[in-house]
Amino acid sequence: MIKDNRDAVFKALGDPTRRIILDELAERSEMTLFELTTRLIMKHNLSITRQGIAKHLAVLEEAGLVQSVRRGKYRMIRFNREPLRDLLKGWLD
Amino acid sequence: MIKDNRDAVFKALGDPTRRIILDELAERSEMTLFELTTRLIMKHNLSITRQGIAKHLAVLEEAGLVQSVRRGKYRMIRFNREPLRDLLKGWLD
DNA sequence: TTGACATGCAACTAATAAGTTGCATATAAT
DNA sequence: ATTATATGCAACTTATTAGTTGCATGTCAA
Repeated sequence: MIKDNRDAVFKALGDPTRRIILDELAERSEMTLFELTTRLIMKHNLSITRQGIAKHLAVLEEAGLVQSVRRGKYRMIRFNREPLRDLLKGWLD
Repeated sequence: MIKDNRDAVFKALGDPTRRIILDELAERSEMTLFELTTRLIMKHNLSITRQGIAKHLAVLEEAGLVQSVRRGKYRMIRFNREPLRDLLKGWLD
């Protein structure tokens, strides 16, 4: 059974940096924290540290929007769309 | 042409009190600020002042999620679902 | 026109959240 | 083993925002 924490999901989506992270994750199946960090800084011109991004990831993971596993030296991160499925139900349709 | 301020929309949805406001507005076609205030306080047990709610409404209106007109003594408020339509496009479907 | 009612505006406080710095730990490669 | 690489953790600072108080404005009814 899946915990429905709409609150955490909406909060997570409220930050623009986190939405860019999801945009990036939406493009490839999985990515390391390091890869993601360089992409955000280089491609999106964000001025943020790796630790800053790690905190955003913690928020996204808490909301269930991101899942991650440690693979050797790397932390592999992937987008979980499930919490988004019926998010706007009750207001739309 | 409609301005697409996803940023303001996501921010607006990030607060639980504002989501309750939308829930209430979703139930009837329009409501006065006064009506809304009493509903939030009585029905939802929120401890918040009228001014606090007015500020939330300003945020929602900025995001285009709410529209309001002054009718005589009252301010009539209604839910505008339009900004929600394709909000999750790019991530879902 | 006077009083009651509904709302608007602005300054302030308090809570939350974004982002940083500094250091520790774990794995890979040489 | 030792070094470089990738990440984890915690305390701190700063920015943002929720919420309040106090007063002003506008409208309706008597």
